[in-house]
Amino acid sequence: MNYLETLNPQQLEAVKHTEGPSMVIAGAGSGKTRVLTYRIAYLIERGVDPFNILALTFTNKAAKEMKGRIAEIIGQSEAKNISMGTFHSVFARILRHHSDKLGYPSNFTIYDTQDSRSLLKTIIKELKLDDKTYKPNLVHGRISSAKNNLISAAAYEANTDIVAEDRMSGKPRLFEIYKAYEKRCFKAGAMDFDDLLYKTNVLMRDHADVLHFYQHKFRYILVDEYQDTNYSQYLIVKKLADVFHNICVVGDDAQSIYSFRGANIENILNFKTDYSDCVTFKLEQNYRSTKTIVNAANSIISKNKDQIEKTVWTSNDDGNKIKVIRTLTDNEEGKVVANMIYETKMNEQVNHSDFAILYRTNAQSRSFEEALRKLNLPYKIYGGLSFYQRKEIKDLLAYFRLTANPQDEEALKRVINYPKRGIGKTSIEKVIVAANLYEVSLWEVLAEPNKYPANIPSGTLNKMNAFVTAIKSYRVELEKVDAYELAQTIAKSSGILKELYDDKSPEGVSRYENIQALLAGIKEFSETASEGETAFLSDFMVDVALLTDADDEKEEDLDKITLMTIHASKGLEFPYVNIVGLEENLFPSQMALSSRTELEEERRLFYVALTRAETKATLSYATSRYKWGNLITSEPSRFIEEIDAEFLEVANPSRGGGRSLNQVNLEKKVGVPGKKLFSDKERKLKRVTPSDKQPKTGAQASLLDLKVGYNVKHEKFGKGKVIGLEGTPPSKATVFFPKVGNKQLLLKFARLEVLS
DNA sequence: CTTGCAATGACTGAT
DNA sequence: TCATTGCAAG
Repeated sequence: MNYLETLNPQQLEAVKHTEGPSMVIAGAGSGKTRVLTYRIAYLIERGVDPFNILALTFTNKAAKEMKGRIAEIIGQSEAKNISMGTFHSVFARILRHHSDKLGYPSNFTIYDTQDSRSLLKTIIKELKLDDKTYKPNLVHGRISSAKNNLISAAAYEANTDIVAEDRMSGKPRLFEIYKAYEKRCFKAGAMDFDDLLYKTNVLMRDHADVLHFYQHKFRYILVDEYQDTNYSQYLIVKKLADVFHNICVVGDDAQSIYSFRGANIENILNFKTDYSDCVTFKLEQNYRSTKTIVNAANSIISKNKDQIEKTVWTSNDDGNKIKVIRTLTDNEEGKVVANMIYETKMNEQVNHSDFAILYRTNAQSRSFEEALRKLNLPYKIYGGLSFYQRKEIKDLLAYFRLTANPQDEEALKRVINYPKRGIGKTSIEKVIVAANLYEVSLWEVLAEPNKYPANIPSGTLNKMNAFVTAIKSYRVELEKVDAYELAQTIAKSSGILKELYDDKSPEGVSRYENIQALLAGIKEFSETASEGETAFLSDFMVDVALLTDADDEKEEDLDKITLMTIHASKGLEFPYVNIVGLEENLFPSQMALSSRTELEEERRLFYVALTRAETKATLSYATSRYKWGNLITSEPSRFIEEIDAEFLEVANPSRGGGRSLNQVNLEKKVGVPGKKLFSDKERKLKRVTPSDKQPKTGAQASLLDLKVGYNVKHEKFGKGKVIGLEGTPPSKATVFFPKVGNKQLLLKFARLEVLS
């Protein structure tokens, strides 16, 4: 029991209060995970059967880590019986178990966001709607939030408020899209991410026996990051806890950052109303960060209106002030941050893994990647395009999906003509039309062309038949050979392997390697099967849609700088944190400026970012940045001003006055900012006026025979000497002006006067 | 049906 | 900038 001695009094109370509802309000860095872990260990030590515990975490990684720690205390064999994971993965498993009750096959496919959007796209097209009015992303968001509020397509249509709202926004036929989408997913034996929660609710609503079973199985329920649960998740938990009331939710309203996914901050604010006998514990001591960071974060979050009252404090050292860095462009920001990491690492002898670069949007990673690569600093990126979302991986997985569940429409459309077998768009459209007509899946139309004629020329029909035969032959193997063997058979005989092998471009080689990596992963999976059992490909496919990069961390990634979005950084901590791109319209995001609640969420996001830091936080912004290829100017984020000035140290590497040696060095490495900015300007101008007009005649004509060494005069920079020229006739000149130094000028704009 | 090129529009965030 | 889409030609 000595692990309990490491807890502070509040933590200990939260751990020991095992019976009845409780809520733990855990400030950032207050040892929340520890409480959860020890609480579970404590339960088990007190005789609770691990089978009776349900622990819901925010990421699979968090679940895995927690399970590992619990295993250290109570032993592996006990720990593995706890039901622990994300809402999605835990309930996907339960849904597979009872899928027949919902009319789904047990190996139903899980559609990821891409699949959902692609299906919506085809539906919008089929309904002959304009995809500019009905943007797939927007439509998806609308459907998603309906599902997260447990509104079925039928209920959606019947809800006059919603329909009126859609009509007002010029999308009166949204309900039709939702209806078609719902139907198509069902026909394809597919659930999207939201369905995993929605259908769980349906299952428990319509099948009292199932509900009863899980209510009694999960006698003790723990929910992490409760502030980020949505209504659908909330209701699942509420139903399951309805018999024993042994529910413990842990969260921090100040860290609620997922409202776009339907998360409802009310869930945590209203917990007390739902359970009147609820006991609340507040963890307010921060063990992670310096006083400066904790207090700066507090000064930020106090600007928000709605919050549960609490005071996060720490007994750690004051630490350094938070540095604020201004740069001129996003590229310079990358260089400055990379340089700073390099120097800190050298001066303080720390690891690469002690650093994180956190940004608001995935698109910002580029400039940091480039700068880090130049300095030979190893880094890893989370999010963005994950391994499982890469095209080649999705292609091969689509074959696997189709093998496990041939009704899977998105998988079928993806690979029926990849590699090319002469089954084109028009043929596929005919199949879809027929499938809609006969109300069957695409696969059925393909597999039984006589029963469901689709008016397809016999040549194409033969090709389709060959495809069907191939898939069927894989299906025969499905429960005969192990996952790896079948995966290899499919990779080879489908022609994917050859297609990629033949592509000798660097990208092609890397795609081939990715496929090999996937196969290696499946091999590993096959080998985990216990004695006398076989791991089948369908078993592998079960959670593959729910996996993310963070879930399988590689050994060689251990000592690298982390680059990720702030959203992805939730729950993590790093000694040195760089929060970058602190600019208006970027962070806070432009989309969040319209309402108070959205702005408050951005502020919470900033709070999350800042509280990831243990010893040192650095903020940076650029005064101009590229967006879609052209330069836009930007203002520093309001969040910088919102931090009490006493915690900040404004370092300004591009203007003189009180700068340190380090900063001067930095500036040298970075290059002359002025020059940089100017060439950026040129690029912008080039874009704005694409038509290259001839320079004017008359006084300007002599510019055509400008030579290196000529003396010229500029209206602003004064006299100067040409030291370089580009183009014939010359269009661009580098001129040395004694007053301002070297300048690159576009002749058609600079209006130079030639003196000699 | 496929190929190649020009035009277009996208950037919040993620299970 | 980059990836996807539409269109014309083979």
